[in-house]
Amino acid sequence: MKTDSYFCGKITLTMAYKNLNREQNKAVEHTEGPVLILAGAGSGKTATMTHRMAHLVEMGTDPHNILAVTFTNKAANEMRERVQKLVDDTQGMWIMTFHALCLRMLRYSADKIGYKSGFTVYDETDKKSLIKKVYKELEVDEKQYPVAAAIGAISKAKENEEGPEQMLDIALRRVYAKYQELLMANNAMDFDDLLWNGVKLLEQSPEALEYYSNRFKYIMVDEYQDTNYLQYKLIRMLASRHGNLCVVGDDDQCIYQWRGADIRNILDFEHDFKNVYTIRLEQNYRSDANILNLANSVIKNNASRKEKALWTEHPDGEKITYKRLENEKQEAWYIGSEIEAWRDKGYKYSDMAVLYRKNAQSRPFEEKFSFRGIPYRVLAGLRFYDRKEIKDVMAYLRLIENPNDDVSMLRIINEPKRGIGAKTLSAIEGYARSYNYSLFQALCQEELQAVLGNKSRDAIKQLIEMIEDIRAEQENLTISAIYDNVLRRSGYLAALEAANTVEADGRIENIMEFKSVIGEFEKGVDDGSLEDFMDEIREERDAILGGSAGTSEPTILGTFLERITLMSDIDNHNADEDAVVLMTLHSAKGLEFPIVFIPGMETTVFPGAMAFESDAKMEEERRLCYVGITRAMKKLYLTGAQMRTLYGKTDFQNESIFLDEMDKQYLDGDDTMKERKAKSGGTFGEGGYLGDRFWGSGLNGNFDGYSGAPADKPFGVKLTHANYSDSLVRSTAETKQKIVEDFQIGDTLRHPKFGEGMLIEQDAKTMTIMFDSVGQKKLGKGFVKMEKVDK
DNA sequence: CGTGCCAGAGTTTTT
DNA sequence: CTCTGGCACG
Repeated sequence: MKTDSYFCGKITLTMAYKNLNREQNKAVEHTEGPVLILAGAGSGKTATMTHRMAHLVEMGTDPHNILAVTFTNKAANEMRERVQKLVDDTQGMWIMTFHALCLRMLRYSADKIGYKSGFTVYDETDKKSLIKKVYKELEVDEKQYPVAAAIGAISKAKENEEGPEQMLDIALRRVYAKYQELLMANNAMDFDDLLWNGVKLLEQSPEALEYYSNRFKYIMVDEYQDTNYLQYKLIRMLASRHGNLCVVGDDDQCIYQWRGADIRNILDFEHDFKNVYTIRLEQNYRSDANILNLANSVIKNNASRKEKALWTEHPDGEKITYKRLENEKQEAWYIGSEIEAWRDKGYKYSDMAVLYRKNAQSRPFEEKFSFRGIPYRVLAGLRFYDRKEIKDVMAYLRLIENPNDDVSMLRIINEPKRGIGAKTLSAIEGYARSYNYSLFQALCQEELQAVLGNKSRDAIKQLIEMIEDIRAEQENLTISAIYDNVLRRSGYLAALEAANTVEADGRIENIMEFKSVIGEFEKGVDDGSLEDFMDEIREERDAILGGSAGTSEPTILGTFLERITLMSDIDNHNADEDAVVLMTLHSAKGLEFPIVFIPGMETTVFPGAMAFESDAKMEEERRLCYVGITRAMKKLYLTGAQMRTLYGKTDFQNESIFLDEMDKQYLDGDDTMKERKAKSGGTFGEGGYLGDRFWGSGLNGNFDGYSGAPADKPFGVKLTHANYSDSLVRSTAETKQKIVEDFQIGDTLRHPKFGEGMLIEQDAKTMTIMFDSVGQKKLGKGFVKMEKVDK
């Protein structure tokens, strides 16, 4: 048995039950009261949850009374799809993320907590620009108080329901207060506000609490180990009426403590709720035994965890391959060749994934994969929606929905160029501030327009006219029509076309792609599902607000923006596309792949340097390692680089301490440092000559020929010998040059354009190559990147 | 007012 | 290395 991905179409539940094991069945059938499902990695968690939801419906529960909460849109989408395969009627069932849940609850009840409906949600970029604005207004020095630190502190405060007045640092208190003031003035919320305001709504509006707690007879929470205080509180309140709360999680997979996740929520669940029914799912259906055992050997190094024993009936399978390559480029090249080898054996590209610690690691893979013609897809947090041009056109759409959104106005007021520079802008802002107007309101005033120059006045009149016109016509326009209007009347598209650069062309392409996103959304308008959805929203709104004055109609544009704001690239991951997936270990949670590569197995990369700050951080990092390993079904690769160039600096890398912790009987490939040390009987982990200098890395850090490893330095501390960095820079420079020039007659080389060819002649400056595709060519050295093809 | 150049800083992970 | 901010010039 496995997950229900084996099922084709809808089948009867009795049949489906046969595919669940005893424990899973218990979880499905125990529907009343609080239930805790401790589900190990690959234990069929989603199958259990979806069957449970289907079971509820089969037993006569109205789908309308079921709520399932996840952390990512991706998880929500998958869950929805799988439930729909099991039961016909899912209409009205809420399957969404915490943030989407709050957004939905607040959409038309925001005035209960002091907001206006039709508020805007600010993402991280908007947040940053607003904080920068605050800094300017309050004349706070960015160097003294880094913006990132302020953002982090405010976020942390909000997660704990702390307002500005509770901040100890005075500067921070002022920044936070002003930031919040501006958010309110812009009628905007950030991601943290979304959760906090969701909780506030339930606390401050008896009608809302009544409606939702009554409505949701059955609540399920996925990845419960990653809930933070606010999320916990929210769920508690929603479940307060019926008490049928089923949470699913695994303390070993808690990887979001840095974001406020409180592992105690799952560890203390049995104390928080009365008469909890606990089920443990410990049979792993995903990985072959070697992989699972390796994972267990790592995670057992964590002191604070619930003891558990995951087991599998799968065979041992392939051993895990460990490879230590010279640098990150070779690492990417090596993984590329392994990918091709597996592909030759009949695996699809989409069966394979490269999971790294941080997004910055993706570069070399992108380069080498495209060079080799390996189709790949990078799934970074927000890529498409983070692009400048997409944010720009979104800002226009947001302004149409909410003209008082100053952040959006600032974004596009001079985009395309309207001749509104710093001076004009500060005049406008000053005017707006003195009358307490939003920028849009200010711009509409003739008094202000009168003092502006002719050119900027005309431009501004055109801009506000456009916004007002479209707003007035909004009811009769589709989003596509609004979008076309904006692109044309704003001059945005024309400006890009006029630029006529490669970059501008790329932007135009993205703008067109965004149009297809709109088109996709509008399919829901055509088939009526969107109208059903809007009816639901109205019903909800009326139940809470009782049709009171000031209620506004949901708009299609608002609904579209709402959906887009919380969506990221990862959610668009199309499993049908045959491409290798590249993403962070964090994003990979909940996914599985037959073949997994985890590069960067180096201390300071994975675990990252900051993991050494505390045991708690190191344990979280170790859980992340556990999550990564357990993504693999058939084959796992762990790779690392001896030298890594990051942000323009090349450094020697120590092997990941996690490799030390792994049980070597499951590993194959290169020896780990510990093994090498044992074999040599010496104290050097590894070492060698690079240029004219000896270097090495031992258990206590890096050293070169002039100094031994300092015994007092802990892991992760780079040795700073006076000569060390010099020798390093010089040596790597020499190595690089060698790579460019050190081709031999007879070598097969690959040219990015001409493909493969054999080097038949060379002198100091040129190479003559016989290409398979274009025949003989004489090329200057150092102009085009050539790579040697290993035969 | 817009552009282009230079110096300096920053990098974990996500909704 | 790549993005940002500040500054000088056209």
